[in-house]
Amino acid sequence: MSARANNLGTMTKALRMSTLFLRTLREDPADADVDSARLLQRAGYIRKAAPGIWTWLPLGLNVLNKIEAVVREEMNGIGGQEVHFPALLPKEPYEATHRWEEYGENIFRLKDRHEADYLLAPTHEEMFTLLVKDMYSSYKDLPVTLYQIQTKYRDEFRPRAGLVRGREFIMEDGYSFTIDEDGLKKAYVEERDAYERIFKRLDLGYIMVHAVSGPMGGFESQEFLSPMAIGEDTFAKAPSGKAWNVEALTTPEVPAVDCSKIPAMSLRDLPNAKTIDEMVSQCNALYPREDGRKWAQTDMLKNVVIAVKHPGEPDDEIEEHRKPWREVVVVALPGDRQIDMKRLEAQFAPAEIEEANEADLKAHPELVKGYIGPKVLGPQVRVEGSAIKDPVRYLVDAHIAEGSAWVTGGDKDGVDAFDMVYGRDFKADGTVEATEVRDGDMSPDGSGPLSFERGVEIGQVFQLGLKYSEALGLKVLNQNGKAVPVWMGSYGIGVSRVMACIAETHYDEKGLAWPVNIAPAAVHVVATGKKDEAFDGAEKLVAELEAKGLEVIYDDRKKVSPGVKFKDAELLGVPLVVVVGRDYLNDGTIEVRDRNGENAVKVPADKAAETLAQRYAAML
RNA sequence: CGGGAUGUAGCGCAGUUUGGUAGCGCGCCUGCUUUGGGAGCAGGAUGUCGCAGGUUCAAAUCCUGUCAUCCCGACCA
Repeated sequence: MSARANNLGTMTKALRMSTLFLRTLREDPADADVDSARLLQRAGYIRKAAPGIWTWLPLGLNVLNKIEAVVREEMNGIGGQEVHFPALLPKEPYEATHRWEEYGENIFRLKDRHEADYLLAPTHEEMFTLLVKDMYSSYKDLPVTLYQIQTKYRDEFRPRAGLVRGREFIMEDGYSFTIDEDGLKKAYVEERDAYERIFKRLDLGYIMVHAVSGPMGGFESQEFLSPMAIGEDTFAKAPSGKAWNVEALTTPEVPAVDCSKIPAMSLRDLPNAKTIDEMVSQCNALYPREDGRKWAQTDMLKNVVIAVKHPGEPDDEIEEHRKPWREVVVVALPGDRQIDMKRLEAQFAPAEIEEANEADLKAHPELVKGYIGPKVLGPQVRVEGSAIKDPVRYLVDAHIAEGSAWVTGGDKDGVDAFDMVYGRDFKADGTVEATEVRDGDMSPDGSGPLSFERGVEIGQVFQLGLKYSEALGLKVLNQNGKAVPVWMGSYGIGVSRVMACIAETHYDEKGLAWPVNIAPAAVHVVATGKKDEAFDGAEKLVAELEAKGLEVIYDDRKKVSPGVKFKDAELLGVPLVVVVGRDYLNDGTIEVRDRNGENAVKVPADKAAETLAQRYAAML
C-alpha cells in the first residue's frame, strides 16, 4: 500500500546519528517565515543556498524520495510512463507557443557561448508535445500518458515560505494524449482520481476546487488546495460542498428587476460628490428619498477607468492591434463593492490591466473625473452622428441587474444622474466579473452563501484540449487516414511543495511528526547512559529491526546526554521512539513510545523488535 | 516596482547613539567529572564587522555609493 510497505523484507541499513550528516539547530533560523521552513531547517532536512533555493540534506532527501515513490506508484498505476526531460532547454519550442514572451520575467534565461538563447524550464508542455510528435503518428499509438518528476525553475520575484514557493522546486508533471475529447475526459478523471489517492496516502488534507486555467491555457481545470493559514490562494466553499478558487468564482446570474415604476432618468446638481461616500451624504442632504429610506452605497453606480495593456496579436485585422497597444475601458460596479484587479485581469487575458493614468484620461475628455456616467460610454455613443469618435468600451459588473436603477455620473462636473436604469437608460458592451468576492456572496451553483478559506496549491489538473497540439503541430492519422490534432491533458503536483505542506500540518511544539509512510525511518532508537551494555542492547535491537526490513535511525552517539537525544528524536519526527537505557540495565526492558510521547510501554528486550514491527504495521 | 527593516564566527544576537585592542549564548575542539529530558568545571579554535570609496592619528561605529537579505504591498503556480 505504501512506499515503505514495499520495502518490508528487504534489508535496510540503520542511519547512525554518530555518522549521519546532520546538525540540528537549537534555535530557530531568523529568516524562517513559516513553521515548515523553520522546522525543516532546525531538524537538518534542508539548508538554504539562496533565496528560494534549497539544499537537500540526507534526511530531507530521504523524505522527498518517499513522497516521489508514492507519486510514481500511483502514476504507474494508471498506466503512466516515466520519462525525463532536460531542465536546460533551447527557447525555440517556447517561442512557438508564445510563452517565451508570456512568461516574462519569471523565466530564468541564459545564453550559451554562441549567444543562443536558453532557459531553465518553468514547465514542460512544449517538450512533451514535441516528443510525442517526434515519435508517434497514428491513432493506433494512442492513448498514451507520460510523466516526469523534474526540477523546475521560476524566477519568482519574491520567494517565500521555504519550500512552499521556491525558485527551484520539484514537480511531477504528467500529460495525456488521446485521439478525441472523450479520451481526454477519461484520462482527466483517471489522473484526478490518482492525485486524490496520492494526497490521501501522504496524509495531506486537500480540497478540490474549480480553477481558472491561467497561463497554461485550456478549458477545464481543477486545483488541489491544501487548507492552511499560510496559503496564498483563497478558495470559496458553498453549502453544497463544492469549492472554487476565488479566481474562478463566477457570480450567479442576477434576475432582472421590474423597473416600470421607476421615474424617468433625471440630472441633478450634486457638487463635490466625487467619491461614493460623498455622493451618499450629498444625496441624503439634498434629495431625500420619497420612500423614507436613506440613500446608501448600494444605490450608487461606480464607474472605474481601467487601462488594458494588450500584448498585440500578429494576425489582428486592425493594424495597430498587431503590436502591443493600450485600451481605455470603463467598468461599472455597485458603489458598495471594491474592484478586484486580479479577477478582472483574468478576463482580459492575455492582456494585463492597471489603473488608468492621467494620460489615459486626457485622451478621453468626455470622462469627467468623479462624474463619469454611462451616457458617454460604449453602446450609448456607438450610434450615427455621435460627437465622440472613439467611444470607450463599457463593461458592467455581473452584480448589476437588468432593470435596476442607479445614481451615477452625469458626465459634467457637479452633476449626477438619478434613476438611471440598466437596460432602459443605458446599455453595456458586456458583462465582467469585476468585484471582490465577499463572505456571504451567493455561490455560483446557487446553493447558498459562500465561506472563504486559505490554501496552498499542491496540484492541478487541466484539460488542455488542442492548444499545444495545434500550436506545435502534433497530429496523428485517424482511421480515415486524415491528420487530426491530438487532445491533451496536463497534470501537475508540486512534490517539494507537498513535502512542505505535510511538514506544515504535521508538527507540534517539540518538532516534526511525519506521517508513518514518509517518515525518514520507522523507528528512532535512542541508547542512553554511558555503559556499553545499553549500547550493546541497542545494537542488537537495531540489527533485529534491520532484519525485519524496518528503517531505523539509531542515536548511537556517546557522551551525549539523554535530554539532547530525546529532544533530537522529537525534532526529527520519526513515528516510533525506543529507549534502551536505564530500564534495560535494571530489568532488561526497553521502552517503546509514539513520537508524541503517548502509548509508552516497557517490553522485554527480546520482544522489542516484534512489538515495534507490529506497532508499525498497525500505523500504516 | 513602492513602503519598512537588517547585513558582525556554523546558528541566534549585542556592540553603532557618543570613533579608541571585536564580544555574548548555542554549536565546535581538548581534559576531567556527569548520563532518563537541551549537564558542570577548566582550557581552546573560528571573523575580510556585506562590498567599494571617503573623513580621521584611529572606522563595525561617521559620510557617499553599491550589493545582498528579510517583512508588507503589487505581481505570480
